[in-house]
Amino acid sequence: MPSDQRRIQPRKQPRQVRAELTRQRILTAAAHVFADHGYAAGTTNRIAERAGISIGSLYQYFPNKDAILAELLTRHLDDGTAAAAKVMTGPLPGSIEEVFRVFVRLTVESHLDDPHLLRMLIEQAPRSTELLERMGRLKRTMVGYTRDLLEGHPEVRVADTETAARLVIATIELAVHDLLAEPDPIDARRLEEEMVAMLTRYVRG
Amino acid sequence: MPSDQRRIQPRKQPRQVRAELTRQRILTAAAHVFADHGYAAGTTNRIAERAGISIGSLYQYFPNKDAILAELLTRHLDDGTAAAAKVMTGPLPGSIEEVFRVFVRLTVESHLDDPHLLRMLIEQAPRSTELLERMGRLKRTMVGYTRDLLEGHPEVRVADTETAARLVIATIELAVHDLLAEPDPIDARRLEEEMVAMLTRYVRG
DNA sequence: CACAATTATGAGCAAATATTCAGCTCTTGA
DNA sequence: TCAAGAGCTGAATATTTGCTCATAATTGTG
Repeated sequence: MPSDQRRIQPRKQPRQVRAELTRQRILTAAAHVFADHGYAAGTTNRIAERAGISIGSLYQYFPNKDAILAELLTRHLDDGTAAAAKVMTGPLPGSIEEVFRVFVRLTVESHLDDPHLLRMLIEQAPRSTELLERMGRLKRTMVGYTRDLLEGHPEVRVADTETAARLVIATIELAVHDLLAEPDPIDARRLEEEMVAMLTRYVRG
Repeated sequence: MPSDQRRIQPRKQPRQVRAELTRQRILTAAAHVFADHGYAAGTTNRIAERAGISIGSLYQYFPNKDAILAELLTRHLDDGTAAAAKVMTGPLPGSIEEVFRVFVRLTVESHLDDPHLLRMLIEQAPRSTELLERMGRLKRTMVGYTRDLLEGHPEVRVADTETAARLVIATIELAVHDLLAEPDPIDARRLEEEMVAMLTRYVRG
């Protein structure tokens, strides 16, 4: 289990359609295998088997196991970033309640697919410094945006907007993660209601 | 990396003082190594090296690697359980604000030592069914206690006390974890203030 | 001091796992 | 149709790592 990456690039860039298809198969299989067995027990051979290809093919598109994980997390971060950008660029809903609702719903949606896998990805993110930094940046962006929002909004009564913003973002991200996860996941709609209520009452003072 | 535990008992029970000292050294070293490298990369050889003993000695006191993790988590759970029991048995503070403050402070205190290690322990807890169940039980106890508290308290205005209790417990546990962790940990006192404010305003409606 | 019990050592075994590569099959384009 | 290159295979290799055990050192005891 070498942690340093000798080979950075995969051997080949896919040029034919079937190659790209194989790449996708590998990623899909890896998502399932990691979700089912965890990262350590999710062996590359198992991934190849599940993808219905040989282990050799896997190593033609990914330089090593870590790279597969990195790509999965990158995809998720790309999705999250895109969705967040869309919201933050567009016009703000009038009330903070509605703003928080948008935030919470966004987070819930991005976790509904596979909370298990997502938790795994984030746990294993420290394996790549780059990904860690990207996650940190994304979080800081969200916190910054929230802080500005809190500062400029007439309904808001909290004094320390930086701390409040960090608390809000952490609460949304983590509680959604946890409460939607097995066992006994909470109903998503009810969670949204209560979470929005909590955050709104908090910042209104 | 055998996941089934052939040998359940360590080879020897410590009888001399130096033996007990070695045991402690191993646990301390393991805490550091796990925190630094993660569970998978925290090899038993690394632990032994850090403890300044030989790998053979390690296996005289712990039947396998998992047992070391289990002991570390058990210790933490014992502390947490004891502290929680003390609070829940004693007389309740009058206002929910004060109740929440006690909860938050308890959580903060139990995480100040080493948030990194703790996160790791909890992530890896699934390795032991017994520990998983124990953590689940502890959580359910906390939620149940909180739900009863919310139901019986005159200040409280939330309708669905079960959901509210789960949200409150998850928020405290997770946000404290996250916001006290590196990088850029929040000031513990300020976190306490804001968290208590948020929870109190929430349940007061 | 002698001798038994306890504790410590660390080279090396065994199993698991990541990764390679020589040779094969399939696609493409002229 | 048929090279040439793209893609695929999987047995073999290279590493990693949990763990054992024969042996040595240390400690307690009469």
